[in-house]
Amino acid sequence: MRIGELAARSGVSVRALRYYEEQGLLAAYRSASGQRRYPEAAADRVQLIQMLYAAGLSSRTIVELLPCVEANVSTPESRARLAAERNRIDAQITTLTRTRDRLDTVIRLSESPDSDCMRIADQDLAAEASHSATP
Amino acid sequence: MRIGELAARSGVSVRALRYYEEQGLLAAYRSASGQRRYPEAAADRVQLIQMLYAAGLSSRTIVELLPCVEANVSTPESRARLAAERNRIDAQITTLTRTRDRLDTVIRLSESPDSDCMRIADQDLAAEASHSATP
DNA sequence: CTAAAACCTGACGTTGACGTCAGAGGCAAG
DNA sequence: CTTGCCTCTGACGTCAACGTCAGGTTTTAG
Repeated sequence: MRIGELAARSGVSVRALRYYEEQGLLAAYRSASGQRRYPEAAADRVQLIQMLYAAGLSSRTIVELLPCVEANVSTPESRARLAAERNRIDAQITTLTRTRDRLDTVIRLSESPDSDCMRIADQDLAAEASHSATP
Repeated sequence: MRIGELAARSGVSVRALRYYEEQGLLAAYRSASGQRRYPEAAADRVQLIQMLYAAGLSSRTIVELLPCVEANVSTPESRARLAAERNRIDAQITTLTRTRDRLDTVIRLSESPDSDCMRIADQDLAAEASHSATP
């Protein structure tokens, strides 16, 4: 498959695919004229790369861990990296969950038609004002 | 409190605090000589800003939503923004959870001393090779 | 009083994952 | 054969959240 088709299938740009190759994340065969050709499995690999990018991993980290995730080969160092990234992601999930819950509370208060919202708002504003009054 | 103390308390850099002010996220009073002075509540506000940054919100989005989250005041548009960001964060949690589970599987396989890991690795490598054999 | 530490503004530098543009070649259709 | 789309390399542009440096003022410790 050529680069345009892979881009369309995996939902990333052509430029991004060339960048992945440059970073050593995605190899490609070349036709006689020098054009990139990808096997079908490349689409899955691109999805995996996107998944790891979305989790906040850098190209350098991904290139180190991709063999582990794709082929389950591991060294002691790669296992340490894997565990470290797993824990980082786990911590991120925790803080994201807290943030979501906080937004949920705000949404619930602002959507409820009773006066809880306003009373709380008034309290907060009063507290702000009292701080502001003593510069 | 001065900017250095606020930075130390909230764990961000002095530069970051000045940047927050520039972006309209964090106001400060000025002493007679022009130095920034912050109330105690500023530390909480910085924590909140960090929380929202960590959730992937931009300065522009945060400046729009901070009044809602801090004082529970809301307009129809701000409520829509809140809901949109909440859903974005929720989706992010979902994909992060999937990524973490995938890494967990890899870790479990690479840590187990039996041969499951190697057999799977061999299968994957064989599959790769068969793809590679037909360029 | 003086030296160190903290603060100010202003401006340029950094980083990562691409976007975008230029100029040149490749490929199937009519 | 040429037209139109795809692809190539190479290089510069972008954007956000700061880092860093320069040159000057303010506050604090001794």
